[in-house]
Amino acid sequence: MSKWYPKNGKVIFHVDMNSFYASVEAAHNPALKGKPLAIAGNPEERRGIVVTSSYEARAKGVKTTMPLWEAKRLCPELIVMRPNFERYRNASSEMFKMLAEITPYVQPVSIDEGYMDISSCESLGSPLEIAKTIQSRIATELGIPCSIGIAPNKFLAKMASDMKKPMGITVLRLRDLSDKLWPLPVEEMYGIGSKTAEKLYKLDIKTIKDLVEADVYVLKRVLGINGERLQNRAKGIDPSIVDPDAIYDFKSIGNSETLPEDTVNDQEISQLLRKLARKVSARLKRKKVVGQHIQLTIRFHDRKTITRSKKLVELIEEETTIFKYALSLLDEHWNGKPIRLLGITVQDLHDKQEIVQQLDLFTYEKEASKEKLYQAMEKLTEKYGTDTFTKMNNSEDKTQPSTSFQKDYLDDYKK
DNA sequence: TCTGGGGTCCTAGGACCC
DNA sequence: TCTGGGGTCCTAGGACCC
Repeated sequence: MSKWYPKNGKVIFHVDMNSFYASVEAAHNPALKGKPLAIAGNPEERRGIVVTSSYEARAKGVKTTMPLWEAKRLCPELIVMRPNFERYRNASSEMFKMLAEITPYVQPVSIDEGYMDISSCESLGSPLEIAKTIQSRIATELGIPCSIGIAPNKFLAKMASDMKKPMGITVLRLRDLSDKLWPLPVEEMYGIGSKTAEKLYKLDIKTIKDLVEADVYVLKRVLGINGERLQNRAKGIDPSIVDPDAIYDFKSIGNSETLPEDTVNDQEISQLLRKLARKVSARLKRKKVVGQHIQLTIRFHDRKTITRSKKLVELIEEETTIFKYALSLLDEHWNGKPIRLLGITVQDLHDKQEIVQQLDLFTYEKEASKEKLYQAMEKLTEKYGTDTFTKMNNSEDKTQPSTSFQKDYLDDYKK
């Protein structure tokens, strides 16, 4: 038993790629190395904001979400590139492959960061040795710097990886908290954004230490259940586990886009809506899921954003269906003011495979209800026209689907 | 004459049911 | 001629993260 691994407790890594998009570009084109580089949206349009920038650019004050014109003002020699997501996805999957060689307990959280539970990796060496190996492999084989946090849980590992960048390795043990974590201002804590920080400051809670010492009832009153959780994390308590399957049960799929200019033009609006419906539909199909809830997002001229959603009686995946529902939400709720952005999100996702199983003939027959029948009728009517509907209405027992009806319905899902 | 696009989780009120 | 309390579902909005 190595002295590096606790008998009770875990060893968790948080691996965080530094300045990821910019690093990938520099690895791909070495001429960019050491230069101030920003990855940004289309500079011709207002989407021109900085997505990521190299450390050289950051040194000049360039920050993420900064409009491009401002970044250029701060750093005139800034090199600007459009994002190349395919390149980033490839680099990301290479990186996660390396992590998976160490342990199957890897949880990707985003394209450029993930957690690992290396509690049972004693045979591979000390945590520090493993971290160094990972870091140098990613640096030499992919040309990308990363920072690694080592701690007894996910929250502390996340905080640790942030403490030394780029190419840092930070160990954060419970006994280190008073020196390394608690002196930090609360707004640097993962999970505390500007709104929460503001509320905490009003309570005179300015550092993480203040948060640890605060009255939990006061925190709960001001922040709800989150108040207690934040305090626990500040104390070094985080029961969440490294879950390699977490990425597979996504809960929504959506696309949104800012228009080139604010508009009230029906043509442009419906064109964008169709484009979004097409994208969402393609992604649903690629992931082999169907959804039962649709949400429309409208951002207005003043950036005020509303969402309007509807739970549906049918499962959706087709572009035309998604478009239809999105358009009806728009018709119902748009006040006619100039629109800046539109978004369509499909929620309440179900695995298509499981739906097919649920619709297994036997189950279907046993559970057939009028409501289900009507849903199915609607679906068929939409697909094949009113003929089907008539056929149904003429059937003897309206609560029981005819055999041919069942077959049509199931075929529809099985294809 | 600023602020993209992809998500997750939580809260809160009203409807509805028992 | 009065009206509790718990639970779930639906919808809208907000906070936060990368």
